[in-house]
Formats: sequence, structure tokens, C-alpha cells
Amino acid sequence: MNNNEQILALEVLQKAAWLEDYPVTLANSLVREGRLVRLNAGEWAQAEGDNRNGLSVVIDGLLHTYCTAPGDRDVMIWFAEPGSVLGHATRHGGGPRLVTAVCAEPSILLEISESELDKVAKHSPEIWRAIAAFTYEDLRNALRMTAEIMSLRPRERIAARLLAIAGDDQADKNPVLRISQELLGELMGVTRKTVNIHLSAFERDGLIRTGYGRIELCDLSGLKMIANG
Amino acid sequence: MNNNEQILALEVLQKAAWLEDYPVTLANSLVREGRLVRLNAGEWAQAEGDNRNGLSVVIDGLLHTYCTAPGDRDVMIWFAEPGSVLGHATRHGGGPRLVTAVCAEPSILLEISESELDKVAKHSPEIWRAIAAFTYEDLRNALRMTAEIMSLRPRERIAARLLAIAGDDQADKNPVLRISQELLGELMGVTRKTVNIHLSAFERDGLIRTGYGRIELCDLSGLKMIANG
DNA sequence: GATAAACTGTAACGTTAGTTACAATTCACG
DNA sequence: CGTGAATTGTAACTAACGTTACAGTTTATC
Repeated sequence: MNNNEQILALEVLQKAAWLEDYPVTLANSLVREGRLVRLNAGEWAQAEGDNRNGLSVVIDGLLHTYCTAPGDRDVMIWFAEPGSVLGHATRHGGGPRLVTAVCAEPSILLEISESELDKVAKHSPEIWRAIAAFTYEDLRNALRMTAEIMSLRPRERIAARLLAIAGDDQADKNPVLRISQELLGELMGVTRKTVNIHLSAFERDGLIRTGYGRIELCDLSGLKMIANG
Repeated sequence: MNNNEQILALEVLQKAAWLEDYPVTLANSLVREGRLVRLNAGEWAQAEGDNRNGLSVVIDGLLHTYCTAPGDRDVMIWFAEPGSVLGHATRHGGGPRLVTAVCAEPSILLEISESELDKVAKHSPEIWRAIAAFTYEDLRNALRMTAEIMSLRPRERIAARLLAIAGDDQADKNPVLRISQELLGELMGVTRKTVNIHLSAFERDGLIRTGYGRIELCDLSGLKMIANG
């Protein structure tokens, strides 16, 4: 059982974008040093402000990440899926964690503490380079999001976010998002009503098809045109 | 002359937050391997999408960083001052740069290419850890900005941004920002008019004093209260 | 299959920021 | 000093989103 999970963890690490350019031994070391943790839906993987150091790699499940704005307002930032990394790894503490991560489904995390990272780094110092890489990727997404919110109006922003959530699944079929309009609004800082209005308009124009907790993107290029103004 | 600049570069690196926990030899190596570049106001240090790798450390001057949203809309993200780092350093290219950096003043940059970084890393592999650290710091700022934009209304956002720009200069005197209302608006995604309305209100309430291209923060705790709703 | 929970559709109203345009002020540079 | 550029002040109008509330629909759970 535990063994199965270890094998799964190894597979996830090997396929993760931030590790794919590094030797397999690195993924092996991480699984060997880290601890697998099972969490139920609703449980917190980590809280913003935690001072525990180290990383948590999502092996299975789905988490939602939140960030706190001034005035104790939480805003949902993004999802963490298998392969995503939570937490940080700066030297000497380096300050509190950035986000709160809550399990949306039962999930499995691989937790690697600061000292365990040090052990891995002893034989594979390039681990820090890999960590810099995924942090940079997170930075890219955060900046993109910031630029979108600042320069796009809700209608365009909704189109842009739909495309971002769909990701690069350039499969042959139309991408289908399983997400409520309420959550969509939370993700982009508008109310459900606003989301609803624009989704209805998109559906009228044949760009998407909506259902109960479900959005099918039918015309990706049309959505891109809207996102681009 | 060049020697003076090298000494300056060394000082800046030694004082930079992301290097302060590392031995001085690391800063020395970076200065030795890198090249000092002088740029005039208006010149681009790097463009978003550039595929050159490597880092640029701001040694002197001031740059504005911009990010592009869908539809070729540029939004100003932040400033880069001495000690800031531009660029990225992921393995195997790792994709285009995130931001466009434009000199607001004549500036001096220390450019360190990917291969030069590799040379430094040969003797000091911990350089990657330092790079991960400042990338994480940038991520922190970007997420904070995202959370602010999503959850705060312009009035509160303006207060929050004023405090962020003032930074941690918790000197005895009131912080003074030298920035136009136009630029402020660009920084937080609202129009100059909106900035103007709220700044006027703040001034009426004695929180700030405005002048030509100048804002003095008189009541930091009052501004914090507004930022917190 | 029945009941509750979650999600979506819709509406009236008020607020607020964007748009556009122009005038007044301050500064920089010669 | 004096001219032009940059910055700030102001205004009327429009459009859009937020707020609040409730009804209708789909799914989940037992």
C-alpha cells in the first residue's frame, strides 16, 4: 500500500516539468528523504504564515490555494494538482509561507523538510536550481494574472481565465471545466453575477456551453479574440 | 573609473538581501564573471520574451518593469532599484523573460550570462539557492499584488500601494514618494482621475500631503486602516 | 424516490470608475 | 526670465459592476 504510493510519488516527480531535465536520481532522493502524508478534503496542507520550512509536492488529489490581502480578505489564487509544489525553501527560514492550501479532494502530499532538502542537496546540489525553476514558473503565472486583472475588463478577464484554467490540454476534444460560477468569480475577483452575465453572453455566441458545475469551451480561438480585446 | 564601478557593484551585491546570508566570495565571483553595462534613460535592459538567459543585477539607477497582458497591453509592475535582479536562470532556456525593463534613469547593470553562472556555480553551487531565494521574494510580491487587486477597491488599493511603495523605510521622518499620479494609476490599474480623487480625499483627511510629482505620507497608521477596509 | 444542498437564472437599484476634454499649475531648460 | 513640457485639478456623461434578494434547476444523499 505504502509502496504503491511511493511508486506513484516517483512517477509524479519524474513527470513534473520542474524535474524533467534532471537525472532520475534526484526524484529518487526526494522520495526517499520525504514523507508521504494523506489528507482529507477540507484539511489544510499548510497555512499562510506558517514558519515551517520545506516543500510539499502534490502527489495525488487537488488543492486550492489562497492568499490573504490586507484586511483579512482571502482570495483564491489557483489550484495545486499532482506535480505542483507548495511551500518554499529559502535559507535561514526566509519568512512565512505565501499561501494557504486547502484540500478540495482527498490528497497525498510528499513533504520534504528543510533538513531533508539539505541531505538531498549534499549529493545533488542542482536541486536548488530545480527549485528556482518552479518558483520562477509560479512567478510567471502570478505576474500574468496580475497583468490580466490590471488591464482587462471583467468580460475579457473571464475569457482569459477560462483559457488559463483549461491549460494546454490541446487535445482533440473541447476542454471541459468542472467548476462552479461561484468559484470562477472568486478566482478572478468578480461576483458570481458578473461571471454569469458574461458566460451567458459567451454561450449565446456559441463560444461555450454551460451546464451544472460544468463549462465546455467550444471555440478556443473565439475566446482568445475576446481575451485580446 | 571602471574600477570604481566594480567596487560599487561589489558593495551593492554584499548589501543585497538575497546574498547577505552567503559568503562574500560569492559576490566576488559574480562581479568577476559578469559584465558591467551602462544604459541611458529610456533604454531597454531587456524585453519580455527575450530568450537570452542569465541575470542582470541593478547596480545603480532605476528601472521600471512592465508585463504584457493579452491584447498587447502593457502594465507597469514595479521598480527595479540597486540590488534588484532581472531575468531568470532556469535550466535549458526555460522560456522567455517575464518582464520588460526600461531605464527611468541612467543605470548600471551587472549582466551575468547562463554560462558565466555555471562557472560561478562550479565553485559555489549555493548560488542556485540564492537565486531561488530572490525569485521566491519576487513571487511573494507578485502574489500580494494580485491579492490586493482582486479584493480591494481602488480607494483601499491606493492606500495599500502607497504604503508598499514607501517600503520599510521606517525612518523617523514621513516617507516622501516622488511619483506622478499618472504613474501611480498605471501601477495599480486605475485611471489618473481615480487616483486623483482618492488622493484628494486622503489629503483632506490629513493622511497625506501632495505636491507636484510628490506625495508625503503623514499618517501611516491611518493609511493602513484604509487599506484594511 | 424524497429531501436537502448546491448551483444557476434573473431583477431593481445604487455606486463607482472609466471616458473625454479642457483649464490651471508647476517645473525644466534654455 | 520665458517658453514648453509635464503634472495636477475639474467636470459631465456613460457604462459597468456590486449588492441584495429570491426563484428555479440540477445533483447528491439517504
